[in-house]
Amino acid sequence: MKFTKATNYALHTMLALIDNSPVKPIGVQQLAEIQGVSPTYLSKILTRLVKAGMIESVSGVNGGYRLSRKKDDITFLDIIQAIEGNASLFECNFVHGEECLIQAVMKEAEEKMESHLKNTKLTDMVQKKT
Amino acid sequence: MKFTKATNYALHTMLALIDNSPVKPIGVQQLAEIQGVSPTYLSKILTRLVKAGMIESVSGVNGGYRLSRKKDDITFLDIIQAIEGNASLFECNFVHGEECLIQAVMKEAEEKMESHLKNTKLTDMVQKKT
DNA sequence: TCAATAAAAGACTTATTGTATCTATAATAT
DNA sequence: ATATTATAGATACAATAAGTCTTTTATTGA
Ligand code: SF4
Ligand code: SF4
Repeated sequence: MKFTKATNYALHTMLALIDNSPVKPIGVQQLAEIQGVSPTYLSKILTRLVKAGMIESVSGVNGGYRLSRKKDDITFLDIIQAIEGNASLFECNFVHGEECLIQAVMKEAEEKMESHLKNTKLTDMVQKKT
Repeated sequence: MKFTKATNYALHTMLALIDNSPVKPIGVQQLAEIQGVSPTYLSKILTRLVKAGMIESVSGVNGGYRLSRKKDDITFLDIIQAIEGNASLFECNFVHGEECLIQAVMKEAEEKMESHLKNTKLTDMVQKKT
């Protein structure tokens, strides 16, 4: 059980976008080069972030990507879920009634993780850097 | 990102074993039937639990599986890691120095989840049931 | 001792998902 | 108009998950 590489790329790209001007977009070309990944592949990942509403794209010459929301609104969880989806970590096939204990424990555990990811914003990192 | 079905089977099997007598083992046949999974496949999963030291197997007539440790020592995390391995949820390819912040956040999040799974024992569930 | 029983191990198949490329299309600045 | 850049879709390949089948090894009961 691991996060996919796509999530890795997404996180790093978002970090790069936060450092960048909120006005002038960066092209996928450049973003891909930094991470050593193919532009077309990264493009797909970025499209998902666009659909999740956290970045916006500009077509045509001098186009590219830039943040859409306020930086501080973007949490780790947002990014991860945009890529990984929001299916539950543990799901059983035969649901044995409402208060299944196995499920309860697993879901609680997942929520612990998610709550940490939700409370950490990308800007927290940038601030620490400076 | 999801836990595999194997983990699901392992959890349910362990729960069944806890309910059972600690002396007389249950055969994989029976355990598989309960969960609607093929005995050979479940057998593989159980072998991993044996190697992790939390159950023991008895060959031959009237053989099967039973708990090896004291019930109360077995945590959810033990079972999950026996099946899923203990690789980190997030790993980056190019390690940029010791105090990488992305990694730090992700690892902390994972630890939050694991700590919950480590502090919950399977017996907690049985007790609640009664 | 011997046959029945049951787990362990390994080779193998199939399905699903992750990772990536290529091509064609739509939008935009100059 | 043309060069530039994102978007969408088809496709290819690899890795992992999920499961089957067969053989081997260990144990018990008759
Ligand atoms: S016991 Fe809980 S986790 Fe297991 S199958 Fe039933 S509802 Fe699902
Ligand atoms: S910034 Fe951190 S997570 Fe990203 S590649 Fe460097 S070490 Fe890894």
